[in-house]
Amino acid sequence: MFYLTTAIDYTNGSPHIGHAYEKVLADVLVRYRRLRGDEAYFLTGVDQHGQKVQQTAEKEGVHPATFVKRTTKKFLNLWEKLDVKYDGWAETIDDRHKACVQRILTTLKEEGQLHKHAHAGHYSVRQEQFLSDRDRDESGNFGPEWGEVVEIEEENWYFKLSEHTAWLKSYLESTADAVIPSFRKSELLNALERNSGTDLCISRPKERLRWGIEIPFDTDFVTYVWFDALINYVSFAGYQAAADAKLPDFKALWTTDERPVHIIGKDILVPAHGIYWLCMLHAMGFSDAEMPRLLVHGWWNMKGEKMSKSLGNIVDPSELADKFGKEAVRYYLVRDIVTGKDSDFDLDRLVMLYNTELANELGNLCNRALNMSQRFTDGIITRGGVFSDEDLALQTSLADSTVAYRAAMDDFDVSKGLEALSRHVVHCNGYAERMKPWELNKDPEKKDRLAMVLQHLAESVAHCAVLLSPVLPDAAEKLAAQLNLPKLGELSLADLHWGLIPEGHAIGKPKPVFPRIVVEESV
RNA sequence: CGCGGGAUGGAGCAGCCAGGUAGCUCGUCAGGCUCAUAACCUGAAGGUCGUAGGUUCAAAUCCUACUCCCGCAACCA
Repeated sequence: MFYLTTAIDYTNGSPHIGHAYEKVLADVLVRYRRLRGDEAYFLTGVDQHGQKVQQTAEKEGVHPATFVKRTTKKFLNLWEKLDVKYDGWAETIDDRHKACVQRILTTLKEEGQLHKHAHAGHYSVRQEQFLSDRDRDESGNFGPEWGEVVEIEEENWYFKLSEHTAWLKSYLESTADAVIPSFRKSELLNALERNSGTDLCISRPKERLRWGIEIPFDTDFVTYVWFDALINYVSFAGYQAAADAKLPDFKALWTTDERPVHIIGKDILVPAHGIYWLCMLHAMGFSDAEMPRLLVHGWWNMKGEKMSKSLGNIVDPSELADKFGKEAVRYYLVRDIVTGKDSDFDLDRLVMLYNTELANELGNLCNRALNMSQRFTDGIITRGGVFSDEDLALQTSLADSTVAYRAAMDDFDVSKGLEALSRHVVHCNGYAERMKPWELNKDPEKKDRLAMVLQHLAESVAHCAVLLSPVLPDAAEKLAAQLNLPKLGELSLADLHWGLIPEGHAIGKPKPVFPRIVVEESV
């Protein structure tokens, strides 16, 4: 079982392009694993507790629960619009999640992992944390990034993080795929050096914060939002859940032969996921072999001027999908960034990549191939004679591209996978150019040769439709429909062999699958 | 000494971890084709891989130093 989660988004504002990227990436990877024939489970959701939500709700004069419901809806709507199909939906206000958090807290306390003591110092309201002298700027003050800073003294519950950091260090050093890509791991190890020795404050007194999960053994406190949120990965996977909870079977999801993958942004690797979460799991008794893999993605950087070059200033992923279509948005978000690295968001490139790789290359290949089949062979696909060197070269190109695609996708490198696919499409267009089926059609002697060429083109389109389906499920379906092969969507990678189109098959009518995006230049 | 990312033909990037003919897309120029979504194909021009050292038979790739650029107000992947 391939269990994939994303970070759960904080319901304090509207979803932006970064949220969309992470979820689309996760969706693509899960669809790919299903295409591979694997069982997969995809969990995503929202993080709804904490001080910032409470504050924003107060500002707007509504109850946090009402406020959170409203913002949660925006996320749900976006995932529907972008075709992000998850199996489990995590909301941290869910009673089943609360129960799980409280059970874990209770167990940790019984095992002596928690302790209570008083701490006095500077506290950042915005970041919901105590500050140390390290957080001061050059002039000795706390910078504006901390927002309002107040001096307080209060008792709180602490998780004995320091007792797990030695283990964490050795775990990270001995596990190659603990953090992907690898350069992020060294970052984490560096941070670990600096942070070791301190425990994690996991409670907030109710007089300061009510919007959270009550500490079960000390009801004047609620749980710190990160301690609450991180647990979603196990709580919604059915960890210690009641039989009637309608949650998955935890043992089936959280396996050691295929460790879970958490997709997160680079900003929440340190310390939340890389340190807190792994140490929490360790404290809960998870073995090294049960530790999740952290797939850390980069950021889309926004360059104000660039955004508005010629297309208007759209950054809202929902508006983006309305204007350019979800296909273009999904394709761009996984095509123009190397998993792990940052990229600059650029609308011109979104349009360019859609128009060249999808409309001009793949879409047009499908269109010209089917159109010629309709006109020259009455829409019937047959194999004529023996393969020429060119035919064999095309088959080799397809095989090579498929291998490269698989290797890249297995490595979570969607961009590289799509590039491999694109290479074959380009080969096909060149093949068509060299074989000139429109001329073969003029010579009745060459009927067999014509059939063979058209068969190779149609067959290629069928393969491409399957390989493209994790990224663009709708487009893949349209391609399959035009090929009149509705069962194409049920194939797995193992079924991909030469001859997807049966001898004598009648294809459908061609219609552009990727209409070009036309932009009026009005600079 | 705040954190991180980056510097590769006109633009945007890959390659760097596991050194060995510098690759992709767009753009430009010249040709070709006409089945197709003003799409497709072929060819060409264009790079001392930020700078300076070092290691090596060999460095874009490893090591050292330096220069410059980007993100870090709010929101936040």
